[in-house]
Amino acid sequence: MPRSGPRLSRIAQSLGVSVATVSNALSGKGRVSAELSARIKKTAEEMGYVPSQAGRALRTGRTGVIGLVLADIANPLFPQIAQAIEFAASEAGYGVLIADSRGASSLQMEAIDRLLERGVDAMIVIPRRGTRIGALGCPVALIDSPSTPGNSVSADHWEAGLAMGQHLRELGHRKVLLLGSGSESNVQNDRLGGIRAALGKEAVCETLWIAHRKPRNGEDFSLGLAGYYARGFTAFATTSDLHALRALSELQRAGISIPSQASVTGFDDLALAEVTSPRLTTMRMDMPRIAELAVKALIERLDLQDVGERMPSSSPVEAAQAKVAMQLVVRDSTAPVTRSLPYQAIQENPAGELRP
Amino acid sequence: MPRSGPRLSRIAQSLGVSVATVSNALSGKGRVSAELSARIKKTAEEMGYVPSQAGRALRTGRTGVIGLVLADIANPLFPQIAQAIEFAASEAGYGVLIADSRGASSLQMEAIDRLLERGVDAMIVIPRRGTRIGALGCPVALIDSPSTPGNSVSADHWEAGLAMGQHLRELGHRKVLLLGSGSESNVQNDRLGGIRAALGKEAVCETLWIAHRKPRNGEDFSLGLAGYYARGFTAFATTSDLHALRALSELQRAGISIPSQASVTGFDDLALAEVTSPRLTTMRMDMPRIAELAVKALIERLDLQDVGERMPSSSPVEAAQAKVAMQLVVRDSTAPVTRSLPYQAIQENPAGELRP
DNA sequence: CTGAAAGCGCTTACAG
DNA sequence: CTGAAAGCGCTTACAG
Repeated sequence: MPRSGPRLSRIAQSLGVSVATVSNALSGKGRVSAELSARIKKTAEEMGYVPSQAGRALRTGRTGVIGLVLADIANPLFPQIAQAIEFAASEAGYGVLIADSRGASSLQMEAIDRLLERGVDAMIVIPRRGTRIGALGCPVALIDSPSTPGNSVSADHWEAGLAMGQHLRELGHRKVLLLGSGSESNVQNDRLGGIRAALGKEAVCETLWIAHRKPRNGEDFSLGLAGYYARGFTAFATTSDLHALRALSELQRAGISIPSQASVTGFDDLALAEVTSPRLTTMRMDMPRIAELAVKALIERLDLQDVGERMPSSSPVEAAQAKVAMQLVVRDSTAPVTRSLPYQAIQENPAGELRP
Repeated sequence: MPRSGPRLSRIAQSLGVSVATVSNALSGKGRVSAELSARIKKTAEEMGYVPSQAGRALRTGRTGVIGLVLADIANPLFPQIAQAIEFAASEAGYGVLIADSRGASSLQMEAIDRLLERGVDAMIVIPRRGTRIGALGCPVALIDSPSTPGNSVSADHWEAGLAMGQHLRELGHRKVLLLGSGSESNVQNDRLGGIRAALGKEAVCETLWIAHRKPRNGEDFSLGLAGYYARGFTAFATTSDLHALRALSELQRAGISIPSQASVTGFDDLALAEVTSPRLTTMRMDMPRIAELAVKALIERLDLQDVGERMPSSSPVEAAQAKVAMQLVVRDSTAPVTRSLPYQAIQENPAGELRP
C-alpha cells in the first residue's frame, strides 16, 4: 500500500466523533460548532491529513483536474502556455493533465480520449491547425485564433498584426515581405492579414510561406531574402520569432545590416528574441490573462452544471468568447527606412486573406 | 451530473450477469468463459463503456497518474522533456499531471505537495539548480545531471561536453571561451568541465558566466565577444543554444564571420539551432530515451510496492541510476581554425570545476 | 466458470 | 449541533 496518510475515519476515531462531522468541519460548510470545528481542524493538521481525491471524486463526480491538449508540445510557445495554464488552474484549485497530439489530427482525438478516460472535468485545447473540435461531453475551451469557429479565448492576432503593421508603416516601410509557415493556420492568417491591412494600399506586400521541412546538412536552406532586399523590400515581417530569427540571420549573413538597412519583426516574444543582436521587435501575448480567462470560463461552466439540470451540450462554441490584446514589444530590429524608394503603384490583392 | 457513460452495473444488468463477472471479463484476468467474455467485451464496446478512474483509484489505491514537476516550465528545453515524458507515460498507461515551481525552491516544494494531494502514484522531478529532493512518500525519479546526488536518469552531460570539446579540438581550436549561465548548475558545470577536459592542457579556456538578468531596452547587453576574438579566441562553446545564439549573433554583428573566423557551439538542439545562418553545431539529448527510463524505473518501483511489503523509503537515491548518451549534431557553425596563432603556454587551472 | 459481498474514502441528505 | 446511513464505481478475495 502506497503512502496514504490518515483517513477521515482515523481522525474521527481519535477525536471520538463521526466522520460526517469531521468532513463537515473540514469542508467548512458550517453545521459544526466553532469549538469542535477548530479542534478537528487542528487534529487534522497535526496528523497531516490529506483528503483522498479518489474518494472525493467518486462521491462528487468531479476530479478537480483540467486536461490540456496541445497540437504539438514541441511548439516553442508551449512553455508560456503551459506555465500560464498551470498557474491559473492551480490558483483555482485544479490540477492540469497534459496530452500531446504530436501533429496528426487522429492523434489529437486520441489525446482527447485519453484525457476523458482519466475523468478530467473540463479541457483546454489548443487545436491543430484547421482542426475542428466538436462536442466532447465535457466543457471545452479552445485557445486559438478568434477566426476559428468555436474559439473561446485567444489573443487577438488580427489586432496584433494591425499594431505591428502600423509600427512598420510609421517607420516608413512601404514594401514588406511577409513570412509565415502556412496558410492553413488561422492564427498566421490573422497576423499577416492585420499587418497587411495596417500597411494599407500604398504598400506592397508579398507573402512567402516557409516550409516546415528541415533541410539536410549542407543543403541550401536559404530563403533568398537578399534577393528580396535587392528588389526593394525594406521590412521582413514574420508570424513567429523563429521565422524572424531565420530572416534576421540570413539577411545579416548576406551582409545586410539590421535594422539600418532592413527591419525584421517576429511574434510571440520567445526567449530567443532577447538574445539576438539586434534584439527582435516582436509581439507578446498576455498568456497569463488568456489562461485565466480560459480556466475561469471552464469553471463557471462546471459550476453551472452543478446547479442547473443537464446542459444541452458542452460544445466549445457555446463558451464565452474573449479576445485578449497583444502587446507590441519594440526592440532593436526595426528602424526607419533609410533608402528612398521609387514609389511603386503595384496593386496587390491576395486571395482569401480578408478578415472573416 | 457531468458526462458519465454507462457504468459496470449497467452493462452487467443489460447482459443479466454480475458486475464482478463483467469486471473480470474486461480486465482479462481469466476466470470467465471465453464465450461470455467475448460477449461482455462486445457489449461494453457498443455501449461505449469507459471505466471510472475514480472508482478504480479508490479501490486499488492507484491513480495511474505520474506527476511532472519542473523547476521552470518556461525553460526552452521543456517542450522536448514534456513531450517525451507524456509519450512514455501514456504508452505505459499513465497520465501526466504537471506542476511548475517557477524558480523559487519554496514553490518547488509546494508544487510537489500539490501533486501529492492529487494522489499521483509517482513523480518525475527536474529539480531547480542546487535543490535537493528528499524522500517524498512516493517513488521519485530525478532527471538532472549525474553529478547531482540522488539523480536517477539523465543525459551524460560530462560525456557530451567531452565529445563537444573533442570536436573543437580536432578542428584545431586551442583557445576557447566557455559561456554558461551559472556555476550553481551541475548540468552546466558538467558540460563545461567535459569540454575543458577534452581540450586538454594545451588549450586555453576562459569561462564567462552570463547573468540571466534581462537588459533594458537600449541598454548595452554586449558580452564583449569581439574583444575575446581579438585576443585570439577562435571558438565560443556554450552550455545552451540560447547562449550560442547570443554569441553567434553578437560576433556576426561585430563583423566576425562564423564559422570561417570563429566557431560557435550550443547544447540541446533547440528549434532555433536549425534556423540560424549558419546553423548551430550542438548536442542533442535523447529525451525519449531518458523519459522512457524514468517512467520505467518508476513503474517497476510501483509494481514492487504492489508485491512486496512496505518499501523502507522511497528516496530518489535508491532509484536505478542511468545515464543516456548525447549526440553531437555537427552543423555549420563550426569549422577548422584558419588563423595561425602563436602557441601560448598559458597554464590554466580553474577552481572547483573538476568532475565530482 | 460465475456471483454475492465487502470495502476503498469521501459527501450529502436526512434524522435526532 | 451532531451522527447513522447510503452510495459514488470499482476490484478482489471468497463461496458456490
